[in-house]
Amino acid sequence: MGPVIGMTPDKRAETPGAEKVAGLSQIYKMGSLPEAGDAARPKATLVGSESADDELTNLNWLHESSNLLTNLRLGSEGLPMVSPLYDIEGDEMPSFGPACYQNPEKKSATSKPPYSFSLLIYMAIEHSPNKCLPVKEIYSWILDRFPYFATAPTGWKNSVRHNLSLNKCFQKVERSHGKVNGKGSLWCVDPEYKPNLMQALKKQPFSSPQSAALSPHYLSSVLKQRQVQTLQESDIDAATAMILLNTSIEQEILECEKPLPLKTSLQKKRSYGSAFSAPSAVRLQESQSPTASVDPKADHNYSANSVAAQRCASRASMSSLSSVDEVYEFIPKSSHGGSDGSEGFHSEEETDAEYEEDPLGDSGYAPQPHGDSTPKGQPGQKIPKPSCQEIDEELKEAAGSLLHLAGIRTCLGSLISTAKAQSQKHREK
DNA sequence: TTCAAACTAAACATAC
DNA sequence: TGTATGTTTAGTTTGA
Repeated sequence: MGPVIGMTPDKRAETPGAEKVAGLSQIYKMGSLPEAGDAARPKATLVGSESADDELTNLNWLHESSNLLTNLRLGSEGLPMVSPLYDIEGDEMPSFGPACYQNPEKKSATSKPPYSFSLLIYMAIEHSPNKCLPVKEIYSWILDRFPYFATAPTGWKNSVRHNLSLNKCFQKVERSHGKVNGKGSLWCVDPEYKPNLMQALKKQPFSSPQSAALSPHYLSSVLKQRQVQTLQESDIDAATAMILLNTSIEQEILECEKPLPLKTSLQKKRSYGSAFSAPSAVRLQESQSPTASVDPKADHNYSANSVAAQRCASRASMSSLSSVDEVYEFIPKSSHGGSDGSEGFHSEEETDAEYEEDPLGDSGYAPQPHGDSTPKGQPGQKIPKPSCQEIDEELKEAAGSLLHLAGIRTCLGSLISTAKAQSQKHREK
């Protein structure tokens, strides 16, 4: 067994525990997690006009769930807020992300990030709207997030390229012919390996305990609290409520927590491991869960177990397509060898077009004057407005997640109705 | 001590 | 021609 993937050994001892604690408390302070307060509320007697059924039909909970999701969403990317991806969207969480990493102890400028190059690349690519980046933009992202590399020997760029070439997780996308800025290719994350990357990322020192707070366990507890409140406001007896909870929420969410096979994808394409083949274990799980189609974005939904996230997110049909999936047809690298150079993904033009026709840099591709690659979440720096596409995608994701929650809630609602009816009959007897 | 993962350096080829 | 990019090989470091 090798070291923990993606963690540079020299940084393990530097995990800022205090920041973790701060981060955890920050999460609980975040915006609206009304459930915490709700759960503490004394059991409410049923208000006539607000039966559980009625509540199911009003959309207030959607708003609450939206807030919850907003908080659970990890920036636009859904990765652990402790990862650099988290602060992509803003600098409102100074305790997290690179800011956290760079922060009080001022370690980051002189210390290596606690992420392997694979994870850095992964995060950089995931950060991009189209989930594809040229190597130059990957450099920029890493530089923006980790100033350490600004002063580090240039060998790290070589390492990045080395990783891109050798790591199966990354797929090269040939640009369309005849376009400007045609130097180099775009690099994407192989959706097949995203769960593994996510798991590797989850193992990073900064991914805990915050990510735990965003895990399906945490989501489960939050949802459960919410449902407890609902049940408390109904006239269902406690025993029935418990049964309902156990049979609906718990089952629904805990199913999402089956762990990934430990074998990760961060094995090398060639010299990094001859025994490597496509992650059959992951495929097996996918095959066992027909709905668990690869959903790159959904991988992040709960920032925890990636397969779990996939499963959860797979139910959120609206969020089931990432921009990558929409634009590219993935061809496993093992099928390479085509002399036509059409390896990896097959672009359907949108990506290149968007890349090159995006002078504002909304796509994240537009070269930025140096220093240039504008760090969206860098403290003290202006945050560019998200593009319509970004907003649209985020809305889609949010909608998908809400649909998922709606499904749970609807299911619970019907269960409540059934239980109430039975309870009523029982009383009549 | 062994092994595998990750890192680093370097050489080389290719495209712009 | 110089630079950026991509591939490959080899060696080193590190932790389990």
